[in-house]
Amino acid sequence: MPSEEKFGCDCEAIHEDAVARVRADMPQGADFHDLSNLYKMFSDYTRVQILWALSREEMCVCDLAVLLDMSRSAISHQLKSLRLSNLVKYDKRGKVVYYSLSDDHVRDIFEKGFEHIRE
Amino acid sequence: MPSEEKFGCDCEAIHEDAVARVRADMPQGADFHDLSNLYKMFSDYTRVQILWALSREEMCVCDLAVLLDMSRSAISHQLKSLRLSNLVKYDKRGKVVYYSLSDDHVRDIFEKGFEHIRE
DNA sequence: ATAACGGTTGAACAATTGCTCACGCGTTGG
DNA sequence: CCAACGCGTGAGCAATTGTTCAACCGTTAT
Repeated sequence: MPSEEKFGCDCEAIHEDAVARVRADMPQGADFHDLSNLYKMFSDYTRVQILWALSREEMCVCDLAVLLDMSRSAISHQLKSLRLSNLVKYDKRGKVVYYSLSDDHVRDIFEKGFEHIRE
Repeated sequence: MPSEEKFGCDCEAIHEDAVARVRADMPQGADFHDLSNLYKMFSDYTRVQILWALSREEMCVCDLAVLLDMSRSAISHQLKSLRLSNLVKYDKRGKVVYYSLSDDHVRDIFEKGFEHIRE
């Protein structure tokens, strides 16, 4: 049998040429994985507020908890995600841990996002 | 009773001034809601690939199913989300429904995202 | 030393998500 | 008319997510 491919899909392409062109320029799967993980950090109401706040001032967990009217634990859990995604960095000074953005890309991403939602 | 506030948080702000400054400039809650919903569309591996593909060529459900090696149903479900978020538009021609991006903001957002993941 | 405080952590739980499956709808071609 | 096809949809289900709760760890002050 010449062509025994396995199809996760349940049909054939209607425009093979278009599919071929797009596939040729398609980034690696790993890139899409990284990209979706990046935007996942912006996809939650709490996290996006944390990121925005940190784009204005460095803040500790308590400050963020008061600002967003949430528990320290909830904030801390979210900050851990943001830390693992390398979006925020922390600086422990005494008892207090100061969080801030780890680079300026976050501000750019906010800008594009706000541009879009106010058509 | 003069100050009877309800605290969802379980502590007091360590830097009241910083919290006050950030709160003063803070966008509406609805804006953060819209923003997180926008980025939620980019936060899934499948959807982000669909959006990228549509940023290159208009495509129908079958094309996307073949390109991403997924079922037509799965693609159709995700396209519905993207449609409800006004990120893609569709054009029915005969039996075939052609999907494309509804505006150019999506391309800008991709650009910023890729900038970030390749440090 | 001991207590208070800022912060982290893991388990548990409800809510949400993304897919499959089966079916139904509209259009087209025989 | 009727079968095939492209597509949409709802129910169901497993996996993931975001929060609470109850601990615990380090640092500081008494």
